Amino acid sequence: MLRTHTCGELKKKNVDETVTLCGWVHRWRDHGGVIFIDLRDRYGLTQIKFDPELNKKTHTLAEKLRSEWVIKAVGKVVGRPGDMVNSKLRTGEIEIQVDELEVLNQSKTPPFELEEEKKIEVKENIRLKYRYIDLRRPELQDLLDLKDKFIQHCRAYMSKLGFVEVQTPILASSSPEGARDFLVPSRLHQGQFYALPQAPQIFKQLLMVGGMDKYFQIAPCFRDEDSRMDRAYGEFYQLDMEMSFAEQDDILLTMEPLLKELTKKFSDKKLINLNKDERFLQIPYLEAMNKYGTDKPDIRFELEIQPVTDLVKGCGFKVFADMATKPGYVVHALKIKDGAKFTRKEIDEFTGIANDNEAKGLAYIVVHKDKLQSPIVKFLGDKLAAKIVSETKAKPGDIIFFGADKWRIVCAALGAVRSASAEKLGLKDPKQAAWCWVVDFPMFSMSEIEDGRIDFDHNPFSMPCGGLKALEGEDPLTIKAQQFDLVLNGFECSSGAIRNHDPKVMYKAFTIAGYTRDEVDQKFGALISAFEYGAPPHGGNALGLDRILMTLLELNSIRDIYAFPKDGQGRDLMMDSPHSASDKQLKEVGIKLRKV
RNA sequence: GGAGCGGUAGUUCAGUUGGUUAGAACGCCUGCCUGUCACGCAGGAGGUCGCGGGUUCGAGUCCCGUCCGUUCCGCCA
Repeated sequence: MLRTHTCGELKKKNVDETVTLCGWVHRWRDHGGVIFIDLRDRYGLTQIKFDPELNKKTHTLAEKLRSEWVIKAVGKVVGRPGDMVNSKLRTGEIEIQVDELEVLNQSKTPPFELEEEKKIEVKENIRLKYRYIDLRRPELQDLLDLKDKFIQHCRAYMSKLGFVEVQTPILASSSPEGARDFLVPSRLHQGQFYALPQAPQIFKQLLMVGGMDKYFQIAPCFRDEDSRMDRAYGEFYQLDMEMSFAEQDDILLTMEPLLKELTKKFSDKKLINLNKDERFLQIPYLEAMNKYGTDKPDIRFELEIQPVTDLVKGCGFKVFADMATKPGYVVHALKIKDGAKFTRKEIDEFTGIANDNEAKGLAYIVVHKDKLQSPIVKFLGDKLAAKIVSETKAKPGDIIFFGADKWRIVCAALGAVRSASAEKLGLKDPKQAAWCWVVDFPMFSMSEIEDGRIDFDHNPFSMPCGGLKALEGEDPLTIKAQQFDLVLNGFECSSGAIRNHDPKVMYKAFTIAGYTRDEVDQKFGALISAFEYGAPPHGGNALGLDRILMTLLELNSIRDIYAFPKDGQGRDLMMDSPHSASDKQLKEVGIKLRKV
């Protein structure tokens, strides 16, 4: 090694040792005589000193040093006099009296400064273009280090439980996740394409058929969908797992201890809302929708929604009365504790949020000590208004919001208002981690696009509760799937299921969703024919590792935990990808570009 | 594909009602300075105000178009 120590480790006890440090010039302070340089590497900063009286030649060379030059310095560790100790630096007790200096490499002036003290937030696309410089920032280095430990923890945990990590193909065929595929043209079979896997779903189920009863993988997943703040473009990683002969609770029981460990080890959040037996809460889908207005509820705070449909039947407020009697329509109330302090402007904002979710309005009652303030009380009548206040257990100082529309719209609108209110009231405590499972998803739902058509609600590969009997006998819309989502503070972190491993049940389920046998064979043939050769019952789930880490660390961009993320438009300006292909490359894969 | 916000020095930003030579901070360059640690002091360089068109005596500023970035919706577990 060119160095004997790193820039983060030297202390008083090292005084008088001769050491060699390597690193980047972080800052330099030239006093005409003595020159101080903060030398930086991944481990910290160490002040090195050039004294013209002690070594003229080295001092002269040091005068030329500039930001981000890479140097090697040999010298003696000297203690700093008492008032010169820098308590902000881990190595602040000492400095290096440099005797030999070697410039290992020069640097152009960097396009942006690396000093976080200056609080200049450089635009992300500029940072991404020069990611190799950006990565020199301690925050990013620490995040990469942390992510490594996070993944190691997951691996060790799964491995200890007897799960085997198996790499599934990257060059695969289209899988049924429902996102847009990345296609890779085949050279040997021109006109045909591989698809990058959106998830190893099919392969892991085939591993179960193959008898590998406990599988996991830190699996790359590829989806060609637009990015979001919590969704990187193109690729992301899951802790994917699947096990045979397992029931739903076996999977939950496998994951929960890991999630608790990850929370404790990688965040400063306190686990809340655990059951008495330390298990995560399991919230049925319908309850989640009705109480929290979403299938990914943030249960760090109460603010529960409740139905008032029956209460307002035949009432004087026409909108409520109409909605309360139409089938499929409901009236729900959301009581916000201490919500009376919302200003008119804030209430208008909430109305806007409700409108964004297709609600036509957002009625409200503000509960004061001696009166109710509301644009609708005059229609409801004092008696009914008082009844609603008592039913919702609203106290003076609270506000009650109402949603009246189709069930799905009311849930979404009030759910969004609930979340925004919690934000305003400061109820989203960053020091809390509220994990929960959402269970009992419906197997089918009415298609939104085509009235009367029945569609899979979530994932066609889940085992319906009740199996073939249920599919043959019950109203499809009431059949539940053995499917579960994992939610942390309102972020969906995983989804899993007990899979449908029975070809007969599979064909029947697809028939209900309007697929012909041929269509099923064509799309999912490999899986179904495998199931015909003794598929064991199995199930599993996949954790979105990046999103969990982002939520645990309260990061505001998921891109910070990738070394080389794409920008918002799916580009890599540093590597200049995507990029056009040469004529030769295109010819080899048999692709002719149309001239635009 | 749609909506909001934005694009001015290397970086982060300011720029009034349209009005002289477009500013600040940091960075960069030169000189001075022997104890600083976000060193200090003096001086300097650095701009196609995203691009194109229009209105005007005059446009960073107003209008139209266009490109790019970003957040959200659509999309995506």
